[in-house]
Order: sequence, then structure tokens, then C-alpha cells
Amino acid sequence: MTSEALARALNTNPVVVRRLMGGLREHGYVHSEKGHGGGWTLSCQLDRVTLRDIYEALDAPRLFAIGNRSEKTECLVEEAVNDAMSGVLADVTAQLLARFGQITLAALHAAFHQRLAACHAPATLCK
Amino acid sequence: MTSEALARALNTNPVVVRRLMGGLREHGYVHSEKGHGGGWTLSCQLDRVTLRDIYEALDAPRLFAIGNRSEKTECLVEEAVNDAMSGVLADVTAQLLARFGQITLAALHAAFHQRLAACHAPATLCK
DNA sequence: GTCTCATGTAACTTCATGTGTTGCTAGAGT
DNA sequence: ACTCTAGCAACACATGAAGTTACATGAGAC
Repeated sequence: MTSEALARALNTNPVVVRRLMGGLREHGYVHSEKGHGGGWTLSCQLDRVTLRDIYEALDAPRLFAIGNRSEKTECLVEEAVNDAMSGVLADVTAQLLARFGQITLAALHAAFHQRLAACHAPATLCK
Repeated sequence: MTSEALARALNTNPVVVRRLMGGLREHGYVHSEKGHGGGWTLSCQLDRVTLRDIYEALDAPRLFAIGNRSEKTECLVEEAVNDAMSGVLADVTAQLLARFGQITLAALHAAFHQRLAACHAPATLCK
């Protein structure tokens, strides 16, 4: 599938698709082919890749909207608060990633097909 | 203490301080006094207010940097992914808030004084 | 009463970040 | 050659948080 086609399906831009897919390619989840007839092909088993893998392949972008303002501080109050919060955030992050690590693409694929069957729609890419 | 003084201590602006403190005032955690000699005073027991209370008083701003792009979608793939993710996010949010609910301001106050004693510095507001 | 000092608030500006866009290069098939 | 594709850098735009300005209101001091 071409970046162009994916972009249409995702309501975005081919370049954005390439940016994202680049991370996946580096980890061997997809393969890309240049030139005429080129594009993206899947190169992994769907049951062996999880949301966590995807997240990490995408360079582990920030998960939380909250967090320390600065890594270092002179302020002992800020330091105490940062300490208390970052402990919690670290634990929660670990749990989130563990949960994501249990959601395989195969599971999502199945969930999609279940929805598809339920609404009697033809199987096309959305949009 | 005046917004002005707090702003200096926090390296920010008095108006920003007022915006934040406004939420705390509505919940009765602090009291404000206008005019000459006015400013902010604490009006709660530090051991009865938690980080979670503060978070909610601040109008519960977004916790996560990730999440659904849109609440509603026609796309069955997006729908399946949203479903899988929002379950996890809801659980993790609940845990995070529960943890915050166990961190009292009194505990932070104690942690601060411990640090203070450890570094032999005089007890002033940072900066 | 009026002067000064404080909060309250709206409107605006600035900044950071993520997303989208353009323009160009390089590779691969026709 | 020509066309179709990814790769990439550079720029433009959108969004939301943070900071700023300006002014109104209330409360004590004189």
C-alpha cells in the first residue's frame, strides 16, 4: 500500500504517514519499497506485535501531560513534590506499558472484524 | 502571602498564581483577602488534603498526552483501537488518582523539612 | 475622602509542541 | 526518458499552556 493511499484512509498527509511508518520499518514490522509499484508491506506476525511495540517503535513519545517542569531544581519544595510524583508516574507508566504489551495487533484485527460483521458493512478501509 | 510574593517564589507571574489559587479557594483550601494587608492564607489541615484534591481543585486537567483523536468515528479500525486503549487509560487513570489520593500535603511538608535539615540551609522560600 | 495595596478578571501575546505541507532527491519499474 | 514511489529537510499552521497587560473592585491607612 502506498503512503498516499494510507494517508487518504487516515485523513492525513503522505509525509506524516512516512514519518510514522519509518519507525515501524526500523523495527522490522513493515517493509518499504521505492519506485513504481512500491509502497508499504507488512513484515511481521500480527500476533507477535503489541501496542507497546508500536509505541516504542514510534520512539516512545511522551505519555503524560503532567510531570516535572524541570529535571533539576534548587527548590527543595519542588524537589519533594517531584519526588513524590515521579514515583507514582513511573509506576503507572510501567503498568500502562505492561497492559499495552498484552494487546496484540492480532487482537485488534479480530476486534475490527467482529465490528465489521456486526454492522454488515463491506470490508473496505474506512473513508 | 501575596500573589506577588508567591509568583516570585515560583518564578512566574502573579496573575498565573491567582488563576491557580482560584481553584483552591473555591474548594476551601485557601482563603484570599483583598486590599491592604491582603493576600492568601491557608485554610485547611495539611494532612487532610491530597495531591488528588489539588488536581481536582485545579479542574482536573488532561493527564495523558496520548488518547483518542476524536470521541466519535466512522472508522471501525479506529473504533477497535480506541476501545482497547481507552479501557487501559481509564484503569491507569484510576490508579494514578488513587495514588495521588494517598499523598497528603502534610507528607510533602515533612519531606521538604527533611531535605532542609539534610542540607543545612536556612528555611526560606526557594529563590 | 482619597491613596495605596491587594485580589479578580478579561483580553491579548508568547511559547512549545505536534501536525501538516512543500520542494527536492533518489531509486525502481515501464 | 518518463512515471511512480519512498526519504528527507525545511517551513507553515494549529492548538493549548503559560505569561502579560490593563483595568475594575474591595479593604485598610492616612
